[in-house]
Amino acid sequence: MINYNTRLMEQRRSFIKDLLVSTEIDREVNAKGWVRTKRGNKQVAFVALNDGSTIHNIQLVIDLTNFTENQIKEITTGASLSVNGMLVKSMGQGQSVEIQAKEIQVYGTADPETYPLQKKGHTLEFLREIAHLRFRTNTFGAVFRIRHAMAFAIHKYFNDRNFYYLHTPIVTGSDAEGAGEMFRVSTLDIENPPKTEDGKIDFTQDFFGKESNLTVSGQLEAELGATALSNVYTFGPTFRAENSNTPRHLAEFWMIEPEMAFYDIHDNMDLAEDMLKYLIRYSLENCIDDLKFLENRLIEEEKNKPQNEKSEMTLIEKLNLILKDDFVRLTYTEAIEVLKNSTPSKKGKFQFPVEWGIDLQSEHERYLVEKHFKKPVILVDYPKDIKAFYMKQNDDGKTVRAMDILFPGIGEIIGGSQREEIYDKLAARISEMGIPEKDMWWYLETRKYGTVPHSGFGLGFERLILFVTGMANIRDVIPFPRTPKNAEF
RNA sequence: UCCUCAGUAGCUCAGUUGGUUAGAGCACCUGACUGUUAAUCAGGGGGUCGUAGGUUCAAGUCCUACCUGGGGAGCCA
Repeated sequence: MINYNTRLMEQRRSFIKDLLVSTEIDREVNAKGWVRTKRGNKQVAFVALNDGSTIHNIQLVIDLTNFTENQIKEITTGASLSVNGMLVKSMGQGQSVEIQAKEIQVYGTADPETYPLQKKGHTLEFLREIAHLRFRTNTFGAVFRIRHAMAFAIHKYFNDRNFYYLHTPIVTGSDAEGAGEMFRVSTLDIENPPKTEDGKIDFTQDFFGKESNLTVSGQLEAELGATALSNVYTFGPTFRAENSNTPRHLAEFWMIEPEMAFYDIHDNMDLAEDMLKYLIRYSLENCIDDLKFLENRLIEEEKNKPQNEKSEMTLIEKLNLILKDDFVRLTYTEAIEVLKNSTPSKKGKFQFPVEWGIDLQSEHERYLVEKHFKKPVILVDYPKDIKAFYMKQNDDGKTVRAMDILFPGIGEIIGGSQREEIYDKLAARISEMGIPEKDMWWYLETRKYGTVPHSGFGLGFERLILFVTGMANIRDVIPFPRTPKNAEF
């Protein structure tokens, strides 16, 4: 039973973030958190305590004469505790304030023989195998605080601009999104599924009465919302059953998909560029301690690399550069010309030759962004044959109003388009591409009744976090990555 | 899915042309030290060499398959 009187008497818990910048010193405080390190001698012990509120630790100074040997023994790396003590100006170097401990309650010990986190650095690959504990490291603390800040900033950005957050379904009965392989959702007995007369699986007996899958995109449903609410956005999990094994792909990832009525492709690009800059500026203004930590981490990591593999800029310089200039905007056709006239193309250095009509390979995108323009690039007006059915057809009959935003080191961070709003053109494209019209009747009806020009795009949330944090592998910017052959935790 | 590299102590790695009892640093434990900053110093414990086969008098080392991880490619956000 909880003793409420005692609880009221307790010193109120302060977050370490606030204690470290507190100007009110020489007062009793309480802090709770997890021990990062302990050091010291027979007389005094120093404990670095972290509670996740900041990358920084607060130092507890423990006069050993005031505590029993057993109490001190329990305080090891990883242990959780509550401390009451005086917040004082630090006598040592390296921190301005510290807590002179009076009372310590250890909530949970962490056996040093088996606790996997050490004081010294671990590889990211190792930490991925202990994803349940990696939050307790400086790096992942920083990454997930930034991830939160970016999610919050996205909602703020849209809310401040008259966008409505629309919850599009996670289970979909439509197979027409065409954005990749899907995960089936079913309650049928997989050992012994019901069959139709011609021997196929009888999905009419399944939970939803039809084949259903996890969503690969909320876009089509977002378009329905935009044709009444004007501006909407989705922000939710997205699932692709592709066998992709790269540092840039996940089977379960988060995507932001704004959809805007009365926006043409240029309005769309303006919004996308403004939003990316807003988010990066937000991170610089709100997460600078974490960014500085990650920046130093990268500098340390690169010390062992040969000169030609070192980055020209630090993380924060890289983020500031994005804010400085307009993104380069050029058409696919112009990009093909740039690539054809490039040195690697003339010397036959590209593995895939450049020709109008090809889908740009990552070597081409990297050349444009990292070598030629050295800043983010927005490509527009792609050949219609390499893009999705719903994209607005240009008058030339060859291209569609698609746009991709390419970022240095990341590749495609945003893909979007103006949508085809003319019923006949859209219907023609649907049948040309062999998409069953019976699945698309609801989508087509928005073009039948009160159709409007509209646009939207998809922003890969984890790719944004990769860029902002400077992390190299997408599995390190989502708490529990879902990838082929891995659904641990 | 394809190409490529790797898997040896809790972690990061070394281990020679196949050859005696498989090493180091860090971590951990014990001890020393009156304010440390990834504290320092001395000592100690700790191994199914990814798994399964094979070659050989002898395999951490060579061969085959598989598993796991990294990098690159494709698919895309």
